Amino acid sequence: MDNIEAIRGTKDILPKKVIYWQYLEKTASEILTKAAYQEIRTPIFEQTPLFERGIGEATDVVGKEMYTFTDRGDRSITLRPEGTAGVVRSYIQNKLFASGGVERLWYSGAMFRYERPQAGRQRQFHQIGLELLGSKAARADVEVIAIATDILKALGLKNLSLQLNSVGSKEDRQTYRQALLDYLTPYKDNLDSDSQDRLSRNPLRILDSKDKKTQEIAQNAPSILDYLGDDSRHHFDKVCTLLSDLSIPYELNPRLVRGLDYYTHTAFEIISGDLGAQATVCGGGRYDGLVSQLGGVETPAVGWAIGMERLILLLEKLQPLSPQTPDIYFVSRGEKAENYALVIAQNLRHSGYKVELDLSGSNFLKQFKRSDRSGAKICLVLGESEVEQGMIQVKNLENSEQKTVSQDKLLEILTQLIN
RNA sequence: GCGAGCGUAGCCAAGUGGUUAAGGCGGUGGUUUGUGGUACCAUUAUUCGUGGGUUCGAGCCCCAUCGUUCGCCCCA
Repeated sequence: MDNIEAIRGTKDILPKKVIYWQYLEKTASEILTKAAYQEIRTPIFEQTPLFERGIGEATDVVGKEMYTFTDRGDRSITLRPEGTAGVVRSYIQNKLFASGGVERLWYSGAMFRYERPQAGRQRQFHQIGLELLGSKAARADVEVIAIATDILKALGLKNLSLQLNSVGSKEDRQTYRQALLDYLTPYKDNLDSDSQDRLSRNPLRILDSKDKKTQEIAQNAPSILDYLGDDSRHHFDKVCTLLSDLSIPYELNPRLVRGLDYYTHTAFEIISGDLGAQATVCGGGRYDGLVSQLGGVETPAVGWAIGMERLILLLEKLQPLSPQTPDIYFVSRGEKAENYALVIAQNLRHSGYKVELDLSGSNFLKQFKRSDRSGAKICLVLGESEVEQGMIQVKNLENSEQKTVSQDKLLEILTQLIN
């Protein structure tokens, strides 16, 4: 009989790795909180049309990557492939706009996409994301980008680059799309086959094709930045200026195209030079049309998401984090002593110590070996004789000093030894 | 969904058709039955991801399947 294993593209995050996750979550939530963002938790599954309408039916994410199933009530349900649609749905449903001003929200959690797993890409993966709803100011775009760079900096990451583009308004994109088609169509036969398909479906994507020939052709293609209307142009210029004011370096990348339909104007990615092909660590942008598209009142918004697995790959290369060790390792032998040790351990925990109780029942030698391996500073020893005399032995594992003390004095002695 | 590589113990691995599957780390037991970190000894895979096939004989060759890695696609 074969053992049951985790589903393809999913991973257990074992205790050794969890430390990195906790570190990342703590760092991010502190920075988000400082910027007045509040955490929101939305369901992991939603009605399928939310994503179809929100992300766009023509996108790959919706077209071929969603975990969609019919539930027992015959409803079409989808495991969320990204976080924004759910947050926006919640924003509309709970009338969060009623508070008048802007709404600053962040989330973290599992997302699901049916893709071929590879380094930095799983079927169940995790994102930390942020959404700023209700402001169309360029300052909002920059605030959001600055928070992302702050988080990455606080984590100590290097070799990152912020790629910046504007995909303009819907109208801008229409005119640009036509201009691009006019340019590319004569070269149609020289494009790679994927790009030929995209000519009709999504010509903007051709720009970041990895095919050599296509790249050469795309080299001289018109740039979207030349097709921005006055408002879009002005907005984008301001974003650039403000980023410079904050000394946040960026690279203009007119070929940066985001794969989800809801993006407008500012689009950005933060990519790492230390990952493989899946190098985008953070991606986001403005999505002014999404709230109304999902049935809310016209609300401008910006946001991003960070791929946590990818970040953790980078963190692991930086500094190794070691797991928590107990302050005290508790050795006991003999039934009375064992039972009483449980009581003392509980009291010590209530007093704030991290206590690991040896439950093996094996001889002292083995228990001491384990105490050494546990990484604890102090070893407590309780045996038959100590129980009878109301005493306990306190051993300092760092210098091997050991003394027998009265159980009433234990806390006192421990405060002297620890810290 | 497509292309390529890989899959031997908890981990790192040697082994490329011929009797019993190197070694290291780790684990467990002991030397040391109330005292750790060292040392020494012993032990730790009836079996090479799984299922078929070729062969007198397969971890090694072939096919399928699953998993994994890299690339494409796509995205965080």
